[in-house]
Amino acid sequence: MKVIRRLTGQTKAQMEARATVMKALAHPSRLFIVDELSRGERCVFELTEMIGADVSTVSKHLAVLKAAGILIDDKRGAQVFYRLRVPCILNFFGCVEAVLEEVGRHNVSEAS
Amino acid sequence: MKVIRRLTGQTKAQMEARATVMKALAHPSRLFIVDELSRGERCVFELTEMIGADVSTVSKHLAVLKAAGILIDDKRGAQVFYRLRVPCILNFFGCVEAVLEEVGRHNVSEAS
DNA sequence: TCATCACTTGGCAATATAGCCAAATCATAA
DNA sequence: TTATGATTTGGCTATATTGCCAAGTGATGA
Repeated sequence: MKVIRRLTGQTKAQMEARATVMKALAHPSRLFIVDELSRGERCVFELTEMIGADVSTVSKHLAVLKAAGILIDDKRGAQVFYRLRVPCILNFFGCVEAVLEEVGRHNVSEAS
Repeated sequence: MKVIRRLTGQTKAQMEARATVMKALAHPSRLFIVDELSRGERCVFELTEMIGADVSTVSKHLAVLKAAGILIDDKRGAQVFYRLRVPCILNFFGCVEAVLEEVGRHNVSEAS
């Protein structure tokens, strides 16, 4: 029998779960946070300074990443330090850069 | 001197470029498409059947993936076949699944 | 206890995304 | 040329996301 893959049931649930993680990573500030945390933990204030947005905005970005399972928070006194929960997240960017290089190559050669 | 990373200039542009790629992947149907195309090229109609949405909706998802540099389209007669431009996209999912497993483990053990 | 620092949460307006239908293209067959 | 099948595009509404300000919470120090 021929098996036809469909976006239903288990497949659908799996793709929705993956999309949650991808969505959490689909924002410049959040990508910056992940990149920065690859160098070690940082508190909210440090990240806020670097990003240059309101601290409430940064706090919400961190909450999104945490909800997706990408970050862990560690409250120490009045400060909250965040770090990567799953460091392999960084492997993403090698491929993302490869895509971007392809795009660049294409745009140059076609002068679109 | 101490170098402080900031989300400005080149860094900002880089993160925005990455976010474009991640955003393109941040949707269940588009993730399904990428997964399906890892098995070989497919035309719009085939994908539409599998996804079960309007063909115009699927066409727009494909346009998003193409614009991000993830897919290539190949017009043959009246049909358009899509395939992955950068197969390493698939490496993503190993890590995404690792995140999801962590999340699962956490939720079970904490019974949140 | 009160003030302050570090952060989170609520609320809101601006913007972006998703999905459907209808209409437009474009290739091919009659 | 006309009809048909495959796909894209325009337009519109519903929904989601973003980012700021203001207010709330919690720890620490005076």
